[in-house]
Amino acid sequence: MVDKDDKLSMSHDRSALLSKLTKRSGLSPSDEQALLAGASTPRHTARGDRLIQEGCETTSLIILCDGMARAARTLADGSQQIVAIFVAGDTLNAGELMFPRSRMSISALTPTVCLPIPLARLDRLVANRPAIARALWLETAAQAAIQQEWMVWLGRRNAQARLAHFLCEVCYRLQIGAEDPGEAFDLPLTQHELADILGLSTVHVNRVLQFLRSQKLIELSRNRLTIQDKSGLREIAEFDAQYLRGLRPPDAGAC
Amino acid sequence: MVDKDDKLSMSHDRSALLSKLTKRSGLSPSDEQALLAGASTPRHTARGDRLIQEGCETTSLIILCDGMARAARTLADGSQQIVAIFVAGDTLNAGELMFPRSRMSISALTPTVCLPIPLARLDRLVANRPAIARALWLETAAQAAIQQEWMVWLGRRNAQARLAHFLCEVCYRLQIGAEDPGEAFDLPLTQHELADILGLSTVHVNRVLQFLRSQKLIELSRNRLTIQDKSGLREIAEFDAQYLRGLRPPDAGAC
DNA sequence: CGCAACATTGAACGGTATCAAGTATGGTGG
DNA sequence: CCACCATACTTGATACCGTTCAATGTTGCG
Repeated sequence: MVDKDDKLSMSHDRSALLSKLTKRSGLSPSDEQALLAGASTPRHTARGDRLIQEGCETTSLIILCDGMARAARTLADGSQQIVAIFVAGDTLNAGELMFPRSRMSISALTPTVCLPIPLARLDRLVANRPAIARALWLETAAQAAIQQEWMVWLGRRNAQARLAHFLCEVCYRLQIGAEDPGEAFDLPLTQHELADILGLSTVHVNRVLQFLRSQKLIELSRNRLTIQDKSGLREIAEFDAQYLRGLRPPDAGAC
Repeated sequence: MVDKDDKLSMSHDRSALLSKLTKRSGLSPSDEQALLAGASTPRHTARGDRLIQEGCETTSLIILCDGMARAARTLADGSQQIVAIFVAGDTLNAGELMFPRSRMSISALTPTVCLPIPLARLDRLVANRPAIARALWLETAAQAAIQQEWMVWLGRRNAQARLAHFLCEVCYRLQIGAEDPGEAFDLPLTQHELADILGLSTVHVNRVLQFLRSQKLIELSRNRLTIQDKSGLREIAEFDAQYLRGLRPPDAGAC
């Protein structure tokens, strides 16, 4: 029962699964091992698969080891608002752990690899290892910081600024973990999904995209985004990456 | 220097300051005492006073023991978006603690009593007392849950639904801590501030308020809000209080 | 090939912003 | 106690940003 017929040939080597999360939150190798030891079998999904279902009971912490995902809330009239985008290394539901059932649906935007850690084991880890508790708190806080930024542009900025800001943010977050600092990357979102993120109609997203293209700020086709003029894009977005970096290390003498 | 001319006559009795927070997060008396012991002198402010300044270094956790406060982000054009409302018992910056400097300004909506806990001492508490770490994480998660709800109505609902939902939320949160379950309470917000919360113009807030009044759903004058038809209001708000209650208790066997 | 999802375009409508008054309301100093 | 002022609230007219509806083009895939 070590590695049966998993999709990733190296999937029986679980040691690399948490590298991105570990790096970001400054977990020690020992804590990383403990997390891995508590985890269940990694799960591989295709694009579109449900990772977490709205209203379902929360049974595990789920770490997104590879791929991208989106969290959405659905309204009575059928429209939906995407409230978060996750990239490799993010936890999908650190904040949700505090609630008995999930308040949003999370689905895969690409093929993904997820690592679930059952609550019972996680609770023990959290109680015994302050660094893990802190890492989960940090994930929740990072999530909240991003959400605040989204609230600002949802409430106060026009369609161009919203789209530009979102593109800047995703670009930045994807480049944190990646080695390749190129200006082109995969953006596995349809215009319809972009609309659900930005609180706009699909039609208007299309027009705004064309405006950004006409200004030679971006290129986007076939889910491949190239940022041609990063500073120009950041200007109309009023993008300031402060909220994505600069997390405070724990006080040295505390432990 | 025990209680000089403090506004609250019982201010030298610090033991009650944390009661609301404690109750919500299920802290033990021992943890509560430890928190109190780590705290500095309580601070009393008037309406309008800055509690936290955007861009300032984060030096303390600040607990709002009494009163209400708002957190706002200001944009280049001078407009602002209020991203959070705090009521008695909330922590103002649990999530911000992870960042070296604050990303938002928080100011008092009423006279308030705040209890600051310097970071150095807090770090020690967090490292040694899992329940306190957990409580701060929970506060961050609760904040994030509320923000997600705000994102949904900012992105996808019209002005009436936004206002209605916000009123439902505030009403609910204020009644959690209060004994008096009446339908009338103080809402220390000007229409301008409401507009900054809802992402609307002041003028439009006024019109929507009048619409809600004309439907006999609410009464609002002189910062005093009465909800005349709670179920009617909740209906147009699509309000579901799930996200405000039902926080998961820590696993019993974990400690 | 043919279907389904996605992208693009145009025209008309509507919700909300903006501008510009005017009207309470409350606080202050004389 | 009143005159005055600042702030908050109210109201109407007009403009614009984004939505909606409808149609057409494009891409990918079984």
